[in-house]
Amino acid sequence: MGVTKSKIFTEHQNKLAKIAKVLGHPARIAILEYIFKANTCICNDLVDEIGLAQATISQHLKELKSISLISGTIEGKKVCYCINKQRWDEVQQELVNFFKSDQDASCC
Amino acid sequence: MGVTKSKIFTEHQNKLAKIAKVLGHPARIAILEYIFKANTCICNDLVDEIGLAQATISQHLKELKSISLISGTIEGKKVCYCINKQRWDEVQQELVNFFKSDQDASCC
DNA sequence: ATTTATTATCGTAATATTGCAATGATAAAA
DNA sequence: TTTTATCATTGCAATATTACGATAATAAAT
Repeated sequence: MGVTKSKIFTEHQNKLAKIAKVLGHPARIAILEYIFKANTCICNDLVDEIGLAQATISQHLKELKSISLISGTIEGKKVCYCINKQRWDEVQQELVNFFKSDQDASCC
Repeated sequence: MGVTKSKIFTEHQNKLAKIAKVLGHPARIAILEYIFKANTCICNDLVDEIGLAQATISQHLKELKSISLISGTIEGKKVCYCINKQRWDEVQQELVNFFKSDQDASCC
């Protein structure tokens, strides 16, 4: 089908999966790394840096905005993208919590 | 196209994205949570617990095995799945490293 | 040997994702 | 006003993902 049965999962499971899904493309990892390094950038910087078409980069930026990991501020004819630090930390915490455990992990 | 241009990204970007992609489905989050809680389980446990068809669960398990997050040991006619703790910690570290930073994140 | 239990794989249908060219939309510059 | 720069959106083609029924494959149980 290609359609995820979201209803049978908890809200938290869906939220966490959504975050991971957005991070699940190398272009979006590259975009985040670049913005982090540069602190701020415009769409065309990423087009030059990464080597995908402008439309494609724009789509990836939209995905990243959909989980509020980045935000874009209109500055004249440019849009200035930057990391949403608060959300960034929040997402990191979500992931850490998922992996955290005091289990033995005694295997079979 | 629907095909990712892996060649234009670094190996690390591709690896990280692959991990995130595998985590990017609520069924796989649910599977990991269940195995973690139960410490160990068989495929049918997950079918009962999650409510997807056996074929579907089997496919998700395959994805999780593809990044070595879990491993399956044949025990008679059952297959005993458990978390690969070493890999688990490794993956956690990868993600933490990605999010770690001492940037100001001064925005525009 | 036959049945039963468990899991993997194959085939298929529905939907989603990726990527890009073309086109809009907007604001600055000429 | 026209041009230029920047970015978003639309439409499309190619490919990937999700889900499941049907079918193997294997080993235990009868």
